[in-house]
Amino acid sequence: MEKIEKIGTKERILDAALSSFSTSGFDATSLDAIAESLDIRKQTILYHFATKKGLLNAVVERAAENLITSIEEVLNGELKGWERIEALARMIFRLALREPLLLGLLREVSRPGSVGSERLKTLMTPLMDRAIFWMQSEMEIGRMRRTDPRLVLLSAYSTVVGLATEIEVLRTAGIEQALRPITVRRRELIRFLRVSLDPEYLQTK
Amino acid sequence: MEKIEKIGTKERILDAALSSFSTSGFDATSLDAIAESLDIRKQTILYHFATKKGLLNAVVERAAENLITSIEEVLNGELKGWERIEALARMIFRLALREPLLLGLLREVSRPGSVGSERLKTLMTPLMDRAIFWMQSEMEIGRMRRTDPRLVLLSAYSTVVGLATEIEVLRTAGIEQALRPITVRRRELIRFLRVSLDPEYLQTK
DNA sequence: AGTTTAACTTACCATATGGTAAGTGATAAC
DNA sequence: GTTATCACTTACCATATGGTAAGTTAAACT
Repeated sequence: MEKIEKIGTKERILDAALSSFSTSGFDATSLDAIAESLDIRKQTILYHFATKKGLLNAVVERAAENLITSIEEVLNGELKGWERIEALARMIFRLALREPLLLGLLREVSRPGSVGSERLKTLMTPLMDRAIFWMQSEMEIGRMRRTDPRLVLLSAYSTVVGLATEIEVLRTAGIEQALRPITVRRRELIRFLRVSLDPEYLQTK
Repeated sequence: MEKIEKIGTKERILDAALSSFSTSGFDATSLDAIAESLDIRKQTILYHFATKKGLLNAVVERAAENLITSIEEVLNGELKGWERIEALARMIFRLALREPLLLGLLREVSRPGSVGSERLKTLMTPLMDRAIFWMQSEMEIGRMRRTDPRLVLLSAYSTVVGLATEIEVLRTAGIEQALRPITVRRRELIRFLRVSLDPEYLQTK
């Protein structure tokens, strides 16, 4: 029989860790600090997660799941060609707004030598490969303008992560974000993507 | 009278620090590690730079100078409108290739709460403002397509930094970078920029 | 020759931090 | 009622690390 778990200590730890890792970084975050913010003792964290690295991996795993689920939702949808791209872009923007921490973690962990980078790579590579493969086949049948899929992905990714970082900065500075500038940027990013990917889209002077 | 300085210990420290900060990050870099890599004692570093944070600031300062000089060269040049943008893009790519560490540092230090972020901001803000101002006035006189300058800058910036990171990864993995993929990406980025900024540029189907 | 100073070193320290070991108390199983 | 187990705590420790203090050595100045 399962014991009735005292409400979500593990989850609370994961939340706090995500928050701190993604804003302050892994190294700059101490277990004691996380514990204190939860009014818990450090050992409780180490009870749930054997090591600090283990905690990071768990955080990354949960975040990646979150991201992957959202992406798959779109990828399994009906939309084709350009429309699918646009749906993806909108989805990511929604995510960046709703959960900037998640994107912040991505940024933290995607550094070459970083502790969690291996884990992230393992989780994300198949998704990336799938996206690239799909884009290439769309290009072959002429439903997408020929270009380097990696650059497009990288560029879009960096833009969004950068944006999420910015949102973070503004939020921690206590500035409540007006929605408009973000909407503007989304529109611009989508235009970027559209111009370079949508063969139907004619650029007017 | 100045003493004849023993050849560039200070410079060597700055070089090593740049390398380690930009690849491993500030927190993950210990003064002892830097010292050992130079066959020097930690105290020598603290003799030249009062604190670790001071060392970082010095590194950032030098890197920013480097960057700013290159940018100003273009900004003071003759080129106008789109051509200036293209020149800037090419310059940044050259820099990213020649000194990926420099861009890596940018990445490390531009995180919101990071130790060096204040210093970086101080150094870069005027440059950014100037760029944005210039772009806006170019837009007013119709020499540049109307768009959000911040997004364009952010997007280009993130792309290049992301690219530099990738170059770093490949290099540390011992893979000597073939030049072609990078050239391809430069071409793509320039097309990106051109499509969204150059009013003369007609997009063919 | 004697003093100063720049450049660097050895010795040492305080603190932070990840982690181990050994409880404690409440609840569930038998 | 006793035992086991889960969730969490107190006590403690080893180590890494930034930094202070006090030399040492060689060149330069007077």
